[in-house]
Amino acid sequence: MARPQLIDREAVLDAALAIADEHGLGAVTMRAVADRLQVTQMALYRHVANKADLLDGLVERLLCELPAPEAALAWDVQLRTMAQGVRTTAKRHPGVFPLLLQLPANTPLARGVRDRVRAALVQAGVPHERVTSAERLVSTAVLGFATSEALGRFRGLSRAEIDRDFTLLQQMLLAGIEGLRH
Amino acid sequence: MARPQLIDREAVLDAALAIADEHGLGAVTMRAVADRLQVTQMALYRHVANKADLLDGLVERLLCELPAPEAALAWDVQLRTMAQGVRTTAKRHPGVFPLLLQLPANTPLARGVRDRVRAALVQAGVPHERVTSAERLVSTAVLGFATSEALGRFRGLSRAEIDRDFTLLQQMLLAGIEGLRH
DNA sequence: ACCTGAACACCGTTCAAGT
DNA sequence: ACCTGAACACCGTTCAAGT
Repeated sequence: MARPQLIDREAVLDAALAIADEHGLGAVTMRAVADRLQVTQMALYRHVANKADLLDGLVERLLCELPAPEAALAWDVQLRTMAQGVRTTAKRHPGVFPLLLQLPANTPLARGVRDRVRAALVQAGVPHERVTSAERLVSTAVLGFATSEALGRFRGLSRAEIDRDFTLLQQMLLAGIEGLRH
Repeated sequence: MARPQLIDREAVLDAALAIADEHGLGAVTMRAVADRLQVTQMALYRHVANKADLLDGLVERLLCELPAPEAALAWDVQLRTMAQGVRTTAKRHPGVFPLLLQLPANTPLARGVRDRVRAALVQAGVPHERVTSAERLVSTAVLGFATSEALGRFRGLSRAEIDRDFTLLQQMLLAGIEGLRH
């Protein structure tokens, strides 16, 4: 006999993300997630393979939040928008964000983000054979900055100082990209 | 009555680092460290305040490994040497290295590294009021790249490709630094 | 002074059982 | 089909006790 379904995968991820945002990644235990859903820990395993799968789900959630600027916009506007979006997500979910750095990034969603960056670089005039490495360079730099910010490595600096640093980084990257044009 | 001292802080850190290098940070448990030292877990607490303190000790160990190039060398040689040293350490200790990104970096050793980078930037002709932010920019970029490498985000790329990417990053950073000169 | 035994609260995970 | 109870192996940490 079917009994009323109390939770589903989305609800599990919602609860886990809320806990991570409020109390950090360390507070995300199967028990804590279950408690928030008014359910026992074991109930989670029907909707999530294990804890690693749950964390993968959280990363996917962050990737969903990243902006997808119109391809009709100027290439540098597209890149700036995406870079700013990465920072915004990092600040909104500082506990989960660092996981982005250690992911293989082979999921459809991660590939989608990468393809958007590559497309903007092609529009910028970067020759095709250099696009792959240029994308890695830009993504690594932006991800590294945002992760540092999320993990508190810039603790003690004012928001204005961090913003100025980020602008400087963007200028360097844009100048570097222009140097790759044919 | 004094009994023979079986272990000390250095031995604890040696064992923990060896385990992390061999089996990853997740394998570094108080039990595993104690087992390797032929001692019970509880014995560790006399030499290490708790697990967080142990991890701090590991980070210090990595900072010790970073090269300290002669100040008489050309500024760009100094920076290249330090950047290469960061990468070497990241590859030698991929399990522990990511911890560098989340550390407050206010320990004497971390300050020492930062001061060496700052000194090289001053030699490069970066005006004093911009040295602080330039140092953060350079360090964040290099640390972000090395962390990505350590965490396997470049998995699937050949060593030659990664090296080329890193050279590209260095060139961009050096160009950016030259742009800051007065 | 340094190490150990016993104990505690916590963690992820499994599996048979209930509805 | 979905959730629960009971159980397991593991974790960090404490404290009194032994030498």
